[in-house]
Amino acid sequence: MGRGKIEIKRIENSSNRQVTYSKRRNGIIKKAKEISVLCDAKNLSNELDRIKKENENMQIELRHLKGEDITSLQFRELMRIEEALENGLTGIRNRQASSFIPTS
Amino acid sequence: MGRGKIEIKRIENSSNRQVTYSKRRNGIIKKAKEISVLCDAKNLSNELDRIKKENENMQIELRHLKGEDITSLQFRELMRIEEALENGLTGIRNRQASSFIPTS
DNA sequence: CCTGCTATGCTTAGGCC
DNA sequence: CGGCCTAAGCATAGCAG
Repeated sequence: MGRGKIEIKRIENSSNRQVTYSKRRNGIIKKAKEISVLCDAKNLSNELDRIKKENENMQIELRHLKGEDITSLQFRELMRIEEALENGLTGIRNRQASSFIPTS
Repeated sequence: MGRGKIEIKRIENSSNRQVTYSKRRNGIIKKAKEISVLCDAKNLSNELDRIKKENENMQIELRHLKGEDITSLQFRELMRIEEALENGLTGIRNRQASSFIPTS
């Protein structure tokens, strides 16, 4: 490509590396958009965004269940979380209790 | 490209669409591998795998906290979850209580 | 850091196995 | 589906601003 062929190995010069990165990254993104239109595919980048968003939501939910970052929550939200926690505890305790059923 | 230019819009013929998909997909993967080597980047696909894994782990944790899929858990694991739930409840109830502090 | 240029050479549509 | 082939068309390395 370009003015000459290059070997595929780490580019040591950091500014060249950065320039190549941003040029090639744009190229890849363009191709990804094209394939998503041409082939009706969900395209790597959209999927990445979707999964990242899902990830973020689960992190928030986990923190809430652990009692973190809850200062800004509304009362209804707190009630919902409390109920989820109580249900979880009930499930866990039933499971623990069943572990103790004598085998004879 | 190829024998002629094509417009970037959904390819209606499904077998052509599939062929173009697999050819272009390989091209994108090759480029992604190249950029990851050239620029020491984590490459889209590795990041996707990492995030998917993280996602999966959080889903399991959330289900456990909700008391689901716990039949196969060891006792120590159940204890850990119970403790997390109790801590969460304490946090939530403190927060709820503080909502009721009279303002005068 | 970007943008634009341009010579090279890589990618790929369409055909055919 | 995957491979091979070829001609068009694209992407891009190396510079310059």
